[in-house]
Amino acid sequence: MPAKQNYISPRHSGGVSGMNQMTEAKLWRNPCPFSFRMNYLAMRYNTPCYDWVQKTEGLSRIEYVVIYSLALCEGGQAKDIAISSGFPKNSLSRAMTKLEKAGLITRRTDSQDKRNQPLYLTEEGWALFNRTLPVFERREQELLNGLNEEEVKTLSNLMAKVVLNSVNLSDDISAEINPSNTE
Amino acid sequence: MPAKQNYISPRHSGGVSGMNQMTEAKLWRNPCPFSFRMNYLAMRYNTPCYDWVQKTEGLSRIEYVVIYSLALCEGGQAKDIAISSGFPKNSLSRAMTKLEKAGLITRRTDSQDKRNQPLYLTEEGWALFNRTLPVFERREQELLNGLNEEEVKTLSNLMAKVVLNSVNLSDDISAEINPSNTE
DNA sequence: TATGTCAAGTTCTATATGGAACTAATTGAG
DNA sequence: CTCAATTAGTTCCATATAGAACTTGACATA
Repeated sequence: MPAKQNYISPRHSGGVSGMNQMTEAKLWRNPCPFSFRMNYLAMRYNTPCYDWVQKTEGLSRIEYVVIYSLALCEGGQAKDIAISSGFPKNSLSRAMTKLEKAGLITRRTDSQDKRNQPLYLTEEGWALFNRTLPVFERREQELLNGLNEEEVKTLSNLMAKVVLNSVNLSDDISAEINPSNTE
Repeated sequence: MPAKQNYISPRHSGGVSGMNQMTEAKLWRNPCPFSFRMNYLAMRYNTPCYDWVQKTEGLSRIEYVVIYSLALCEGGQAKDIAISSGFPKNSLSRAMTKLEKAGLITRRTDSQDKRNQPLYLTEEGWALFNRTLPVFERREQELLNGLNEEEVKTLSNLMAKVVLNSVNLSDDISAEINPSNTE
C-alpha cells in the first residue's frame, strides 16, 4: 500500500504519552491548566464509579451522592447536600423520595423547626454504602498510583488549601466583571 | 426569647471555617478525600464560568467546550473533543451543528478519509474565544489565590503526574472487581 | 395577632441529555 | 475482489434535569 494510505496524522496518533494530540494540547498548552487537569480527573473518576453504581445498585449519581453524604454526616438535610455537592434542591428532593421508597433512607422532622428534615440512612442504606465504598476508594487509589506517599500527602494538603480558599469566593462572575473588561 | 428558639445546631452553623458541617465532614473525614476536593473545586470553577458564558454569549457548556478545544487544537475532530472532555459524541454533534450555523466554526472534509471532519474556528469563533478566555483565567487565578507561586507549581506538577498515570487506567470497573470483593 | 420576609422543600413543565440504532467510509482477512 | 468488522458522525426518542413558581413554616417588627 502507498504510504499515504497508511499515514496516521500526529493529531490522531497516540504519540509517546499514549494520548491524542488534543488532550496533550489541553494538558500542556492550556491557559487554564489546573482547571483542565481537575475536570479531566474528575471525569476519569466519576464516570466509571457512578456507571458501576448504576449498574450494580440501580442508583443514579445524585442518589448515590445522597447516600454517601449521609454516611459522612448523619442527620444532614437536603440543603446541606445541595451546598456541598452543587446539585439543585429539586433534583435532590426527587432523589430523596426515591431513596425513601427504596428503604435506604428515612426522613424525620425536626420538632424545633418543622421545615427541616434531618435525613438518616437505614440499616439497608448503611449496608449499601459499606459494600460500595471500596470501589470508590480503589478508584481513588488507582488514580494516585503514580505518586509516592509523600507526594500524595502534598497534593492532598494543597487541594485542601485551595478548597478552603475557594469557600470565600463569590460565584457571581458578572459582579466581578468591570465595564472595561478588555483584560 | 428562650435559648432553645435561637439555638443553631452545629450541623448548620458556619463554624470556624465558614462552611457547613457536611462540607467539613466531606473535606476532613472522607475515605476519598482527593476525589471530593477535586469534584468540589470543579463545581466551584465550572458553575460560575459556564453560567456566565451562557448568559453573555448564549452558549451552553458543551458548545463552549468545542470552541475552547478548537482554540487549543485547530483541526481537531469531534472524536478528539469526546475523548478529551468526556462528552458523548451525539451531544457534540448537536453542539457542532449549532456552532456552525452560528458562524463560529467550520467543518472541512478530510480528502484522505471522508469520515473525518476536521474543525476550525472562524474569525468570529476566535473573537469569542479571545473575549471570554480572561474570565476563565481569572477564575482559575482566584481559586489558586491562597497558594504561593511555589505551591502552585507543585500542585500543577502533581496534578499533571496524576493525569499521565490515569491515561493508562481502564474505565471498566466490573472487569476489576473480583468475585470475592468483600474487601 | 397581623404581616412581610426569608428559608426548606416540593411540584410542574419545558428542555437538555445521552443510549441505541443508524449511515457512510475505511480497513483487514481470506 | 468480496465481505465482515471497525470507525466517525448523525438521528431518534425516552428520560433526566433544572428553572420557576409554589407550599409550608419560622420569625422579626409592630
